[in-house]
Amino acid sequence: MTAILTHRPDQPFDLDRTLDCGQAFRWVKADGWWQGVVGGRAIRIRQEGDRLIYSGADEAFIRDYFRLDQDLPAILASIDRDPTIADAIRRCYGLRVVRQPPWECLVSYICATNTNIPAVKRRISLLSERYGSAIGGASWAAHTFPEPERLAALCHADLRDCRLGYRTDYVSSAAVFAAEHPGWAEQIAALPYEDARREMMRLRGVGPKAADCTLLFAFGFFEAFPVDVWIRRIVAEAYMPELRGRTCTPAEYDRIRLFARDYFGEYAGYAQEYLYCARPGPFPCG
DNA sequence: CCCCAGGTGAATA
DNA sequence: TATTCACATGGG
Repeated sequence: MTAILTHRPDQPFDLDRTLDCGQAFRWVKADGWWQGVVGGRAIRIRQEGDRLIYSGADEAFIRDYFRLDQDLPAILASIDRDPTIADAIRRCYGLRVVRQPPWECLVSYICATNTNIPAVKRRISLLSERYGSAIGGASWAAHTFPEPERLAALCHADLRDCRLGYRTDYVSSAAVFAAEHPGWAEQIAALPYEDARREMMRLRGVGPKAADCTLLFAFGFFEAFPVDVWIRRIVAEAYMPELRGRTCTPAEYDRIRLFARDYFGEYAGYAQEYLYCARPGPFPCG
């Protein structure tokens, strides 16, 4: 069953930029439709102006996942502090930070260390196809993302065969942890940002970057400002010219994220995502 | 052969 | 506390 959602013209939303910017890894565009799996739902969706045509989920779920009730113009106005971020806002206007399922998001960003986006997509796709559950009724071969228990039960070789490389043990131990602590996500969500961050970083393979990405993209801690090689490059050029070299030490990571939190405000995470999407890289925001 | 990619952990001084 | 290095994988 296909449904139509008309969102308010004063609440901009750009589906392509939102799903193509590298925050979520399971969406594929085919024949003008975005296809993806979120929380066990096989969703198809496309945009025509201010209308969203979709199937596989109800309106409440679509609104929640894409955060359509978040006041995006107010958020963008709050971070719009200089020509650099203004240009990123102009180029990526309508991008929204989605609300990802915590477990899948955590594994995704463990899989995203020292690699590139296509490789992350491949890993998450392989994990789902091989160890997720098939979803009936979809127009394509849709699979859920495997539960922690399923991944925790796999042998090292089977997990590594999903092209996880040296991240295999990290994903495995995170799966054991999540299976043994079913309430982990609710506990993280209930903490203040800095405490939640410390807790996340207790997991093997989860450093500042993976923690901040999960906190921003799954838990909605919008003050999180993940610093990857691209963001470091952009920040060094536009805001902190004193940064030298190309490696991001822990102390330097903290300097950058605390600067950004102070400079852009409580929605620094949105500034991060717009700067990232507008980067002069392989997937620039049109 | 090289370097790079949404980094992190361990060893070392 | 700050450097340095290895790590699997795939693309250019």
